Amino acid sequence: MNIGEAAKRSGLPAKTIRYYEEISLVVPGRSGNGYRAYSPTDVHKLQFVQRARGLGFSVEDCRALLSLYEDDQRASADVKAIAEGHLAGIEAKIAELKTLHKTLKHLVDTCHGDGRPHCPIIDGLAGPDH
Amino acid sequence: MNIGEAAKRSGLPAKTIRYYEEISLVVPGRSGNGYRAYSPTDVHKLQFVQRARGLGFSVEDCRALLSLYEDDQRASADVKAIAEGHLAGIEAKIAELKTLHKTLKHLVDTCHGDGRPHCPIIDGLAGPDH
DNA sequence: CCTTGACCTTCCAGTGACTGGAAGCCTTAT
DNA sequence: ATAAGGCTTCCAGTCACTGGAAGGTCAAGG
Repeated sequence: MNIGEAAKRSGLPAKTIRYYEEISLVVPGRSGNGYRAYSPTDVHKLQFVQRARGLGFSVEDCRALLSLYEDDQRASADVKAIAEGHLAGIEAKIAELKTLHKTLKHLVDTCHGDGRPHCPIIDGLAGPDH
Repeated sequence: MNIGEAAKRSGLPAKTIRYYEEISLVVPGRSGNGYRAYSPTDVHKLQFVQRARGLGFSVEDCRALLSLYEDDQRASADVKAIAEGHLAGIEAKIAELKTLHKTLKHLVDTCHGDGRPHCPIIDGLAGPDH
C-alpha cells in the first residue's frame, strides 16, 4: 500500500513515516512508479513505533524495541531494561517539574496581580539581593 | 566586564550568553578591541534570565518578563498572567507524564524480565490484536 | 485526448535552545 | 619571542519532526 494508507492505518503523518525511512527505522519497498510500498508487516512496525513514541520512548529506544519485537529469541529482560530506564527518566522529569511547580506556585500565589508594579514574581526572579 | 566574568557572575555558559545576544535578549556594548562589554545592569538581566529559565520559562517568556522587569510602570497582573500560563503548562506536563508513567509501570510490573521471549511490554506496544 | 485533482516524489529550511569545534585575533606573563 | 588563556566569528549538530516548493503519477470525468 502507498504511504497515505499506511499513515491512516498507523496513525502517523506521512511526513513522519518518510522521516522514519530516512533514519532507517521502518524502510518500505518501492513500487514500479517509485512510490513507497508498505507491507502489512511494515504497518505493524509503524503502529508499534507510534505506540512506543506515544509512551514517550525516544526514537533510538524505539529502534531497539523494534528489533526486540522482531526477534522471537529475545530475552524479556532486555525489553524490561529499556522500559525501566525510560520509567526512571519519566520519574525524574516528574520530580523536576513538581519542584518547579512548587516554587512557581508560591510566587504566583503571593502576587496580587493588579495594576500596581510591585510583584513578588519579578522580585523572586531578580534574586535575593535586589 | 568581559564575557567570561559575566558568565561567572550569572551562572550561564559564555556560549549561551553569546546566543542571548544573537537573539537580542541581552545585548551588551563593545569595548575598543571588539570584546563584548557587560555592564552590571546587563549582568542583572543575565541573572534574571538564568533564574527564569531555571524555572522553565521559555526564552520568549523571558523576553517578556525582562521587559516587565525593566518597566517600573508595569502592572503585576501582566507578570502574573505569564507565570500562570507557564504554571498551567507545567501542570499539563505533569499530568501527561503521570499518565505515561501509570501505563508504563503497569507493563513493566507484569514483565518477568528473564531470558524468555514472552513479554507483556512488547505485546502492549504491538497492540491489542496481535 | 485532455484536464483536473488527489496523491506521490525529492530537497531545503525551520523549530527551541543551545552546544561543540575550528580558525584566528588580543592580552598578559615569562 | 612565545606560550597560555580569553576573546572573536562562523559553521554544524542536536531531537524529532514539520512546512513548503517544484514536479512526477494516476484515476475519473468531459
